[in-house]
Amino acid sequence: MERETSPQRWPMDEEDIPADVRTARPGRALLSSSMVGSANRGRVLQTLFDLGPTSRAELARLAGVNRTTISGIVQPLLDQQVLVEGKPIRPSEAGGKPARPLWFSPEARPICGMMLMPDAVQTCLVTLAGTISAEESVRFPAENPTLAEVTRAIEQATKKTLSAAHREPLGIGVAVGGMVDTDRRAVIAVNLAPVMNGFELGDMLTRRFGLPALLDHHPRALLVGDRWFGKGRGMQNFAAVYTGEVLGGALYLGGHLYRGQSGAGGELGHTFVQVDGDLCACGRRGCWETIATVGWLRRQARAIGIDAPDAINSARLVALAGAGVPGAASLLDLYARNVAVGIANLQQTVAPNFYILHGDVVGGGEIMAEAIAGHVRALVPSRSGGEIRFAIGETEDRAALLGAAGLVLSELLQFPL
Amino acid sequence: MERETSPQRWPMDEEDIPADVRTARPGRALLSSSMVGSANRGRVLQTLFDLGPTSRAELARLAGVNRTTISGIVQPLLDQQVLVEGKPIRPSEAGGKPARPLWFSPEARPICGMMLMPDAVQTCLVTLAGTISAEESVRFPAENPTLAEVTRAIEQATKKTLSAAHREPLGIGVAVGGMVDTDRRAVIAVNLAPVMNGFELGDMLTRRFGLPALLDHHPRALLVGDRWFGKGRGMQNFAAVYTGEVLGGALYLGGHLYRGQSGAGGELGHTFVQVDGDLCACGRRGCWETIATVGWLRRQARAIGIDAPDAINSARLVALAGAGVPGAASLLDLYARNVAVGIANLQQTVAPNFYILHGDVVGGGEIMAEAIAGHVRALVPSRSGGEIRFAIGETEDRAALLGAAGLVLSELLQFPL
DNA sequence: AAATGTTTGTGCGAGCCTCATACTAACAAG
DNA sequence: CTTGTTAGTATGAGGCTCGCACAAACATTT
Repeated sequence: MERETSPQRWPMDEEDIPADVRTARPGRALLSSSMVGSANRGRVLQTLFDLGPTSRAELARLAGVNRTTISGIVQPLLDQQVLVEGKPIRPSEAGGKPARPLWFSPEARPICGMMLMPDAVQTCLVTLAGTISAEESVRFPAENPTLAEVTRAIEQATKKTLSAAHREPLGIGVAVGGMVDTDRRAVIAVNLAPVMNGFELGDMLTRRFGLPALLDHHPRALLVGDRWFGKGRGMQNFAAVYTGEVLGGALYLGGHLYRGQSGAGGELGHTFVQVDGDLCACGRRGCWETIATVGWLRRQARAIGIDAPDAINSARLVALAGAGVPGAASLLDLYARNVAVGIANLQQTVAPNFYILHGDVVGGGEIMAEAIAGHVRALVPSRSGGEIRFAIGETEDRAALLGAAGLVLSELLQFPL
Repeated sequence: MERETSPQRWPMDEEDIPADVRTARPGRALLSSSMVGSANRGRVLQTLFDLGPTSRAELARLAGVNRTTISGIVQPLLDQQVLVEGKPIRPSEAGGKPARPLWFSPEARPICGMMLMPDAVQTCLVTLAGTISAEESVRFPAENPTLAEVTRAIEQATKKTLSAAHREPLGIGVAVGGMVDTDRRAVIAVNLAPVMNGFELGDMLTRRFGLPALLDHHPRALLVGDRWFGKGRGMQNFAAVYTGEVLGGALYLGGHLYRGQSGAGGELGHTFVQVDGDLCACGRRGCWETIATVGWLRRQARAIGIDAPDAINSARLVALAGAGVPGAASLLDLYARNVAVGIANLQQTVAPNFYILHGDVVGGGEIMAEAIAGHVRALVPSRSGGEIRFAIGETEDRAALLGAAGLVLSELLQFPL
């Protein structure tokens, strides 16, 4: 039963986005009816992401609106093959017409996710349901590649991935292993690859492939990946914390990805936890990064005489501790506490109450996570109604690619009001 | 020329608020046309706060909307005597009809601000233009007053202040010198006054005086005071930092006051800057509070033999340093750095880029502020487009009372979408 | 097999809001 | 006195959600 649909389109039609976003300077601009439409469309889709396949009636109940409103929002999306109706599901014992759950169509336009590392680029397609396909990976040629070589590698991977898409992707999201200017959509600095400093990758991709492109730094990408496709699904407040050779994080506060001006903030690795402490790679002393990265772990492992200290990480440390290797258990505990210190500070500052751990500690599994959680709870004064929860993120490259795609999704769903 | 106005009321009609706020669970609930009205009304008023007296045409230009829209929003507010038209202002050389600036009417309903300290309560009326009147202050009787005595003191001060109001106040905002549960509108804990722990002050005030009442902890009140009546006017991102006997802070991020669950967050004093450092009053070690409060300053002053070390504070320290007292200048510098450490961490974490200093350091004036600013800039890696600015807040009790009133205003203007 | 109750999803008109257009009012400059 | 410019207002159109009524599709009971 085709219903006459109004000419509205959902915000994922790329020509809509820039105009809407621009006119909707938050705090200044006023709202209009058409913006209400876009915003509600975004919210319905967001609820769908959060809950999985859901009927119109259920969506209406949850949103506290009339069923006709949901129908009106959803019908154009069905026409555009963004959504599909699933098989009718049995009504409850009370009877009634079977509900038709709505979910994202496999025919919906995918998102191109990209991970840019100092020595390689990885691309893929991500469906709105969160499945990854058409993965490509191209390493940069030499030791110190030129920007032209880097550009060529990126173009090559992107072109191949995009050619696998059945419909035009909604956009390209890029997770960058370094500092990013999200406004200019440019790389500010990538350690070990200074050639990329100032690289306006966003503009390059838009010019070359005619798609909207968004850049953000790696931890923020992990967070949005968690938010749409992972453990952060449906959450309104949480933080993602990445540990490894470096340390970073991102915040989702009040239902919005938090970005400071041009994407500042989240430089958790370089917050002070030990004034005048050890020298950090950044030149300052006592950064959290000096005590909660695998670099610290290696140094400690060597100091207490653990085998192959250069190959230590959370996974091995947990195994060694489990095997009763002398010193391993206490090192594990100390490492967990060091990680916990920074998380405790974050909790005291913005109190997200939920933390998704990424990077090295993921290898340590539940044991590592529980160790960290225990220390955080001990380090934060208890407060009524403020339970602190922890979760372990996806495996590393999957998390980054989903996250990169999530950047585009965040932009599309978080219609700024 | 009276225009027929629709029966809409601005959000400050108290019976509107609870319903609107409740239905507008962010991230879940959808928007409706009537909510657009409320939201836009709030935004226009917010813009008016930010810019001072402004004509309809100017408001329309800034908001990027039609002039008729502003007229439609503003007319009922004029009818209700929330706003008044000022004297026509001369047009520019180009000519044209003179603009009639709009501003808050002195006849508009005031806000009752309250500051609750361990040993006293202070109340006042605040107009929307930010002037304070009808100040009352009642100290609690004995050393360890009973809750009944505290309640009586609060009622007495409030009653007297409220009786001075020409129109029914919009609500009562309370700044509490302790931990607060903003959801339950209750005091969680006030140092030195354990009798207040668990005190459901918000309900008490609403029951007793029939007005909406909001509680928040002191630093957050300072922040909203700055936002609406002080140096934070018009800002979209900034932080308020209070130093003194204790240390606290609050964040305004993306045009919204940030609160964690039930008002958590902002416990900056108990973030770690020195793992395993000095013992803090909270029982942990190395809290920021151990190195950036006047307690630390007193200990250091005594250690280097400054006169009357127990009476030291930023004001005296600046004076001493100016007078060339040995050790004073370096102590000033060290104190400034200690304060700067925590601010640097905040900057690295959420990057508000603008800090308003409150409490003890205000006494140190520009010299103190510049010393802190210098250290922060040295401690934070520079980043393009990320200048860090500082300002000094209002004098202490004025800031707190304006802030308490600001809590009510924030709730009314920040219509949650 | 028929009747009853329940739930889903869809027209339809009403109400609220903003927008574009056209109009009047009030000023400056020539 | 005319022309140009800006402020504020009246009016009708278009978007959106809402409440109500209705058809469709099921379970349960009689």
